[in-house]
Amino acid sequence: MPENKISEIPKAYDPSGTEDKWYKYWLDQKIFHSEPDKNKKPYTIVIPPPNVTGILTMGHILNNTLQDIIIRLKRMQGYNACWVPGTDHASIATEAKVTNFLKEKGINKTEIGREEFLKHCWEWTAKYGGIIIQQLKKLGVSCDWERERFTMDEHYYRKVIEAFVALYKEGKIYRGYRMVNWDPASKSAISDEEVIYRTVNGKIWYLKYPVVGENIHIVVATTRPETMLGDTGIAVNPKDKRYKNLIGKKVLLPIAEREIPVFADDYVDMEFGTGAVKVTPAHDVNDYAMGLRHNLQVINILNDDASLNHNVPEEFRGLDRFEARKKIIARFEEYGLLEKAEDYQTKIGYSERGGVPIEPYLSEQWFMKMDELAAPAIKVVDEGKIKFYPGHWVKTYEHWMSNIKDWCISRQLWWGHRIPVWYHKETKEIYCDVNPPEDIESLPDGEAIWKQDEDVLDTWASSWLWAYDVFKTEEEQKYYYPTDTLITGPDIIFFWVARMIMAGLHFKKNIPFKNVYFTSIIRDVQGRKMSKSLGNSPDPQEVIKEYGADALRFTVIYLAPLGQDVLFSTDKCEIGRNFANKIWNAGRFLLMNSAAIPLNKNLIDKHLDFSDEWIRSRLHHTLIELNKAMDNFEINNATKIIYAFVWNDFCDWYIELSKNRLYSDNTEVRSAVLTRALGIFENLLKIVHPFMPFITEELWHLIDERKDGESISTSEYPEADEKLISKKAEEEMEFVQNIITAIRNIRGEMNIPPSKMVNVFIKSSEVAQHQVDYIKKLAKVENLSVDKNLAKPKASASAVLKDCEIFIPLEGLIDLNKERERLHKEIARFENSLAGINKKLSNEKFLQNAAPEVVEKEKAKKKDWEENFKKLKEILTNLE
RNA sequence: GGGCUCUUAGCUCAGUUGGUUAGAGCGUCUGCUUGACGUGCAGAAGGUCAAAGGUUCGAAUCCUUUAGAGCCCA
Repeated sequence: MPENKISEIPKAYDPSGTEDKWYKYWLDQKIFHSEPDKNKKPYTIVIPPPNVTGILTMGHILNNTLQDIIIRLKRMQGYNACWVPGTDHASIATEAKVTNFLKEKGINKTEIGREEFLKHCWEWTAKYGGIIIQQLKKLGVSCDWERERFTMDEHYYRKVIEAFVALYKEGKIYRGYRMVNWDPASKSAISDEEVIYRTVNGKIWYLKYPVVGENIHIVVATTRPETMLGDTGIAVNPKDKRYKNLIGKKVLLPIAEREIPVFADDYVDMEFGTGAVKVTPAHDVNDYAMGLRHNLQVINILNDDASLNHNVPEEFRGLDRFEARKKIIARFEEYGLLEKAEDYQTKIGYSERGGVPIEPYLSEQWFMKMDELAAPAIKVVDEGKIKFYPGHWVKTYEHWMSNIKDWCISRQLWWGHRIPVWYHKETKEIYCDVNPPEDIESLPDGEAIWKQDEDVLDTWASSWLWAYDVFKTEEEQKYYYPTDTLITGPDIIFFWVARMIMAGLHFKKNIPFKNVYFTSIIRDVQGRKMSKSLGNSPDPQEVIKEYGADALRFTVIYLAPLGQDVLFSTDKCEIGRNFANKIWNAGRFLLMNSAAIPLNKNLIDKHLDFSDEWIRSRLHHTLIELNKAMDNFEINNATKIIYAFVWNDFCDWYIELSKNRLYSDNTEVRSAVLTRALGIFENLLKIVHPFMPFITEELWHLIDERKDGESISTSEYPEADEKLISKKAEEEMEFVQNIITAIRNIRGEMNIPPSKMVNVFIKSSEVAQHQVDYIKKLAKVENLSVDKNLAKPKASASAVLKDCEIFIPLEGLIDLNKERERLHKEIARFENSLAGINKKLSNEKFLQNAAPEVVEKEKAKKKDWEENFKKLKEILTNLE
């Protein structure tokens, strides 16, 4: 490396100068692009497509960083890595946004009609659709952008329609008049899974219904008094003595002035309320069932926006349901028919999208039969063909799958995949196919004789094909499918994961992915969910600007153990920033030296000592652990393994040790040591690269000459080699580390500043000269004497290690009381430990039952500790 | 009501199939212009592993119960 370049390396790493530069480079070199290649094994991930008009959240950061780590690792390990990105049209959410936008401009959706409205949707998509993708790129994700897909793309659209037609023809899709979950905000049906139940503090009202022909009332308790206008019966339990003689009689429904029957049904819970239940078949699932059993009239009192319709008295028509509630209560009070109102906690279903309470609503909808699709999907997870991480989600999955209900797939919306069904105007015949019927416009007046269904499909009924229809040709599907790993949030396990498994097995006769990793939820430091209204949701773009993408990536993963929530705050990114800076400075140190010391790859295995073997041993140890962690998707654990290797092993010890030889007189030694250190450092960069792609790419280019187009992203990942793990080197290193730490400990306790050198005596049989050199350097020792028959020098502080005693003469510096205190503490520690181990070893049953190697280990420990204990006591008694 | 998860240092978490002197990061305290890094270095303090009982020679780890926190489903 030329010297002028080194002076340019700043003391602190500045991500802003590198990130955009390398991202552009990667795109230019098409490093993320994958084509089928029979000579390479594929590794495939499909992105969980974010909403096309959404913006990047911390959840996306976590999710996409995880995917990127895995795909980058696999790419470096020689797989044909393919990560397919894309976005989802998000039917309800997008349509709501566009509708509101038009409304603000005074444009009414229904007035402009379907065609015109869809034009606005596409405009909206064009305008906001790229935002989240651009934001993702700032994170450094290595998606194959040439494969970017959208669920409304022509190809994908057609595939969704084909799937519908196929299922319809198999009889798995049917149309029915059912009670569905109605979202009055989007004026559409939604599926059971899109209803979120919340506990709400409300009221329960006790209403008096006069019995016809008698001077008494039946009191019913209800949380929804406004629905009484649609009541068509009163139900009581047949065993309920209170109401026995009222069964078969009629009550006069107040306000509506309608006579409705009192009947008996086992469904009624005698304990609840008054034991008498008002029955509204059109607006409650259970009431509907009772209505069918007892032949009750079904009176729908709601419009599609949940205002009251023409089936109620004039004064209530057009009122919103909650307005109507107030008015009904007022009227009951006025008539003296309100017995009481009590505070009441109740669970109310809200629309996941619209955010308003849903209404049970009778309407004609399309449904998908699920039982036959579910059965094989349960099996593949049960048999472990698809693995979940963490595994406990299997139970949730199986429970839901084995209680699965038919899926309401039609939505009363325009933005989405329009149901490919046409109804014949005259014959009422139903036609379902990918293309419209040929005689579609055969009437003489030009009006279509076939009318297409107005509804679109649930968004999930399109994204459930994502795992394979993102690949456009048979060939590609054969190569890339099944994909390898899906990384997504557990909140969409039913919506998406389960349904993709069903689709894959049904249409492709194969699982869609082998592993599913469920991410954690990002919360704030107080454990609250991130939300707009709380304002506790940091903008990832700002965080990246402040700390850098690498720092954000590393921090989020470092904080995210498998299966547990992440408590995040922006300032925690210091973890990642500091780590990046540490790596940067390690590189800076090596580069500064390379200005003065010539590198020579021929010397890479020359002038080796135990520290070299030790760091190599640590590297391969790290690789083995890292591979194990990654294989088990313990990605959080992987960051800790890497962190420890980089910071503790490489920086704190190896670099510090290397300084001795880097500043030695022997030029060949200097070259060998620096060349080797850079070699280890290059491996270190590769290990870190999937986690922190930018800084590692930058340093990788700085430490060596690279050819045009070369990237660390496509360099060879270091292979773990167990043979390079040296127990001997690790033991030797540990010995040296223990001595250094012991001396530092004494220095610290005795408040000896680093600037002050000390003399040290070691009572031991063997400390090699090169070890002595390291100890002197790292512990700031002036003279170090080693002698196995050493007598303790006067006024010295001491430490006892296995096979070794350390003395530091501190004439004039030592505070004997302080030293006594230190020794007492040490002695007490050993005393405690010895008491425990003696108890263990004097226990006959332990000696009999425990594994022999465990007993041996304990005995060895006891011997060491006893020796240390003895020496410490001696030192203490002779202290002067 | 059913299911799942969690409870270990002030905080956030590790702790493999039961056998350590129970670890890490952050925070705290002490010292430091150490020939990369104060976004740093060195050292230290801090825990009856939620509670009780059981199994075992031996439990943070396995079992039971209890208490608390969270999530999902009904």
